[in-house]
Amino acid sequence: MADRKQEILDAALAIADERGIDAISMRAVADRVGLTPMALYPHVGDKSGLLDGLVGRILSELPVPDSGTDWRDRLDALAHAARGVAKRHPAAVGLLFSRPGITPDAVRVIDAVYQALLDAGVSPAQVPRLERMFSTLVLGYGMSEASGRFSTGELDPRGRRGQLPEGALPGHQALAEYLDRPVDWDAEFAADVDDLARVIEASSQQSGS
Amino acid sequence: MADRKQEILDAALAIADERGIDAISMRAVADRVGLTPMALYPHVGDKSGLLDGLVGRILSELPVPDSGTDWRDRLDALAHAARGVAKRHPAAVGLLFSRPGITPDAVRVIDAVYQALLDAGVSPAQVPRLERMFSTLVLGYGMSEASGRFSTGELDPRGRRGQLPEGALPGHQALAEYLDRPVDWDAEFAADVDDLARVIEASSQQSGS
DNA sequence: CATAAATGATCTACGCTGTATAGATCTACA
DNA sequence: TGTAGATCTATACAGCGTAGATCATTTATG
Repeated sequence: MADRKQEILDAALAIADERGIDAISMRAVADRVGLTPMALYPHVGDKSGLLDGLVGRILSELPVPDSGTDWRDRLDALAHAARGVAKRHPAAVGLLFSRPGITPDAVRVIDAVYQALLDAGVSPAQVPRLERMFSTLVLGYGMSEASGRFSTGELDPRGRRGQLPEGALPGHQALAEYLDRPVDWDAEFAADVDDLARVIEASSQQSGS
Repeated sequence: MADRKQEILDAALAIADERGIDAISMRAVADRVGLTPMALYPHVGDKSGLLDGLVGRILSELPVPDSGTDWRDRLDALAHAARGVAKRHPAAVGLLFSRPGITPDAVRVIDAVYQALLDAGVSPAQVPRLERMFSTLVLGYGMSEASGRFSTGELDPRGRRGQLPEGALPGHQALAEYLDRPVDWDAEFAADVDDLARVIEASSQQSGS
């Protein structure tokens, strides 16, 4: 029973990786597992249940860092692992944003962040907010990168500027030289996590002993 | 022609607001406008084009702040306006994350953030990254709040903890008292924007004259 | 051991979906 | 009046999620 469910979720994830999230249909998943569509229902409930299960399946790829190491290293590891998951399953990360993190898998990850923040000396009252801020940014970055929000589509920066009348975009104009450069997304992500760590440190000094 | 397109996008947004994003079907939109489904195609291309148009329609609700005011006030205004849009159209914000911001409407908003960051004294090389960080967090927060990631579903914090064996969640256990409290989401959002502003200030001092 | 209950899988069918294709109906201008 | 272009309609098709009924096989119970 549980094996079958895992088999089904693996099939769904494989389909999403290969042909996008919209290619996940009960028929397609069933075909891949070698069953009829209706045979999936006892295992996953319905399609929504299948997608919920997929969220768990994805989150289970996140290694929970050893709580003996430095809090900063743990947050780094979590952040980069999350981004890795997003890169590995770009079509499926969107699900993480639309379904509440209440499955055991999600709670496990959240708890790891709680512990890291507590170990960093953040006041308990601030921990839940900073956890949400941290995971929102990390998840949002991974998703933006994976699902196209950061990409330019067909238009390069120059083309984008051309859509509007001359002088309508002073910001873009002033930054033209930098906007045309290719972006080092690894470095940008690391810098974001760095900034976030500084926010956490500031918050812990403020409330520190 | 352009009027019809606006009419179509308004209808689509109204349907999303009333019955969720999945209720946007070519037939439902056409019905609401008083046309047959196929009549939409010359105006929006196809369904994907309709959703792209919807992104523009949503972004156009964001007021671009007067560039004469303080940069901090401008970012605040943008952030809160974006969250307002997310609250007004909770079912539709998800689209903002999955489609690249290359429409004139999106570029206009991005430019406003660029200007605010430049006026804050951020070094031009850092402006694009901080814009992405800012909008990722603001958008991610609005979307998480609107689409249920921050909500607990049916399980209250106590119930969530119960899913795993005793002692498996030391973080949750240590924070129990705070996790049971209701959250003031307005205050949390303001605190996040505050932290972000501090990141920006730090970045501008570092590169300042 | 016999029987009942539960589980897993199947088949059929219904009302939905996006959209290709073809044809109808206007308006404007020569 | 004739024609070109824009706009909308009608029909049709393949694929979707899943309700409902049925059946086989395994598991639990008297």
